[in-house]
Amino acid sequence: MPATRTFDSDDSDEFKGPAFKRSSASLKQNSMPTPSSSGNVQHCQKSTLKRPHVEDVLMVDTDDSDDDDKPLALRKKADDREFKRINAYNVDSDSEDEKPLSARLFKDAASPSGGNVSDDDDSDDDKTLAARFSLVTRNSVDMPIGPNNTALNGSASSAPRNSMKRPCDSNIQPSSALKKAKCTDSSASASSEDDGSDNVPLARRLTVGESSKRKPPAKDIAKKKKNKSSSSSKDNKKVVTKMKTEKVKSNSKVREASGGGKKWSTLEHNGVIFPPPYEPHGVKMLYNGKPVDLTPEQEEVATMFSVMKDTEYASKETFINNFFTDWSNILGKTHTIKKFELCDFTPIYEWHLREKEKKTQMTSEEKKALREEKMKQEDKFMWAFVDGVKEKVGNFRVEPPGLFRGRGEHPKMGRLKGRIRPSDITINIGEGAPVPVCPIPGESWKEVKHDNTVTWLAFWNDPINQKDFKYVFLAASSSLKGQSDKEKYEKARKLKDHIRNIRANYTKDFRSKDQVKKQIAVATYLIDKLALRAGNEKDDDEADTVGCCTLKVENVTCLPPNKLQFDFLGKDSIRYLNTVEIEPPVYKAIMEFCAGKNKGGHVFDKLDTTKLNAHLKDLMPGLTAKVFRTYNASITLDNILNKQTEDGSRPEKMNVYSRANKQVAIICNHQRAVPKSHDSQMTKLIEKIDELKAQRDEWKEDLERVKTGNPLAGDEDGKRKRKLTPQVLEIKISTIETKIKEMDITKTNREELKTVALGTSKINYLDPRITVAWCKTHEVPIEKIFSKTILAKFGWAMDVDPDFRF
DNA sequence: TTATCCACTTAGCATGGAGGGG
DNA sequence: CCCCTCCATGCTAAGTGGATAA
Repeated sequence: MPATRTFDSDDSDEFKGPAFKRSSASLKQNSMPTPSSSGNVQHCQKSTLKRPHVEDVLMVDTDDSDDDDKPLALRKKADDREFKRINAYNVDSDSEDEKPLSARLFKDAASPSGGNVSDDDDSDDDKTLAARFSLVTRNSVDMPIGPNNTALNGSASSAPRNSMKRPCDSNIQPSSALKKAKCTDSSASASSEDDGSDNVPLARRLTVGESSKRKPPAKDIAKKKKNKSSSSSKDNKKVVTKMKTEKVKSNSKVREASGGGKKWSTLEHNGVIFPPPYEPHGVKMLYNGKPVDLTPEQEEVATMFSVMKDTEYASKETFINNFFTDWSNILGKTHTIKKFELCDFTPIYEWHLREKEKKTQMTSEEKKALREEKMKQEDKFMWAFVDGVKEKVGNFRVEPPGLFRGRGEHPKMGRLKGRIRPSDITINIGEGAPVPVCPIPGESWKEVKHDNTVTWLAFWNDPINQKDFKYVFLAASSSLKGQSDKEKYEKARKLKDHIRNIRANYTKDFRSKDQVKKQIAVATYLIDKLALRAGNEKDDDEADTVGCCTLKVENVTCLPPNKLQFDFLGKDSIRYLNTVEIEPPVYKAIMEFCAGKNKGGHVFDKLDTTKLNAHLKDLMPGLTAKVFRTYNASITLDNILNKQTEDGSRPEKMNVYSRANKQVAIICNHQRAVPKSHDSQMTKLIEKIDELKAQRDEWKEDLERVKTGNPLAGDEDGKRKRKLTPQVLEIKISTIETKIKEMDITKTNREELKTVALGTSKINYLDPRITVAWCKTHEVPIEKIFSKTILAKFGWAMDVDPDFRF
């Protein structure tokens, strides 16, 4: 397959045409990129799938003293040049370009117009820019902490608490003891003292309460392999329970001593649930204009393709080629269908539309009944018992067959992802626990293991990439996950104590004679300042994306005197475009690294993630590249919340939170596609605002007239208005003004957030304790910030002390 | 060493149902 | 009350990074 062919809008037609003759209409091809001329073409294409974005950012450099905690990357709008370039990238879709709202947000400095809302801090930032280095410093210096002492607490904390306690509520018998332990502890205060590695009360608390597991940080050491046997006392739940309870107290110690990577003692679950078998619909597609017969298996794959008609994949050459290759295999050599161009999948597509319609036509009762039925069937798969505690299972449904939807320009997009059968699946379960019954009669599991050094309940090999695994894990709300989540944040907090040192260290090495050292220094600097990912090496059969260690010469442009422009596709083929001012020695080093290499060469040719991480580990135990992302994200949130929250209404406070959240999202480059309904939504909002303004003006005029004794102007239909007193009018006017203001804020926020994904950082990077503490201090109900599932996931963080600081 | 295996976290998108506005 | 957003949730791809094999 001609993977290299470029797609311009035309191509897409070419492909789709034949396949969907009848319904030409709907295909949307707009988003297809029109490549710009330069060498970046490929990038654009890729990125377009996902919608590129720009961010021009400016980074302020911090380095100076104090800022150790500061985030580094502040983004700013860049010069026009840059904008243009960007526009060129996305031609169609965004002509108007939204640019960086994101960027804008931060600093409006650059954007004259924009100023409306928010950003208080902008000013700071701006200056900074201007001033260049100082910003950071400033930030850190500025407001001292503030608010927290206010103590509060109360209400907020209690509510959430319960919800979280999963272990407590879980039924399973055990626990009263457990329960007690846990709940009790919870009252303890939190810790502000971080790390000490583990000594924290929190940690302790968790340990006790949560089921026993806690994985000792000390992994390694113990030669895992031994798993088998060990402690499985199992069997009788009661027994288990009892043991558990007893163990609890000493638990963590014991664990550490005894066995390194032990994750659980007893594990029970019911395995996985399979998607229903394929039900043929019998609708015949056309080949060369004539209906063709397909076996159910062949029809199934044809259907998979047909229903993707209105996605972008349907017009991608790679996708089509891969699909057709795999489908042809199923059709067999002798089948009439030989050429994709002669296939017309429309009848199947239309059948699919009808089915969809039927579904939406169902009454809510029918839907509900269906749902309940499903629930009933799935209920037993939803739960597992880990060390006697009932925990939710994450993905107990085996992935159904389908066509692979890789992101970006994935070389394997469109490949058939075949049906997974029991014989593909390995089950992991406590020794002595009943092995889940294979739900498909006559078949059996590939293997049943009893490995308590891992947390997965089952896995199979990914059919698209045999060497990859798909695991069934516990849900995020489980204590096993909660525990490791907490450890992740504790590690990031620990970095706080080392960061100054680390920065000093790499700064010194910018000029090292040792090239390896120098590259490590510069790479670390970028990871720290820009929150870049580590950048593991990738195979050719994956989308071509990069991270720090895999940056290519073509991804970095040196802009004298000391700015760098980064332009590359990162994880999920999301484009990272950012121009930053860096320290001169780094600038020099980068130029030097790039010298004499061709476009595709690695900037850091003497480096890979293993070496980098090995070095980091020397600076702080457990430190790896990704810790910097967590650290920078959380410290940024903590700083902004503490500096910028003022007394005010709840919505105002929440606004501070979301601005902070947004800044983190920008630092981490968490983007999303512009919601489909964005434009129409905006239009509506604007209309609404205009209406309100008109109303306000009318009232103002009325007020004037009433005051001066003039008669009111009549309504359109000639009726006279009821006469209002000036007081009433004034109230009305002020109410409507407020409303207008609110809507303006909504409008601005929505516009600025249309390409920013806030959820990712909230779920993965921001220490929930920061949020919880802030909510307690400022009397914002935690539910306003965390959804139900997130709340469940962060149960371990709910009882944090209001004075907690990251 | 480097390549591979393995385990687990992090990511954006589609969707469907709860809840808000007309 | 109904429609219609809009957001939470589910899904699964795509990263990171440790350990082991070659």
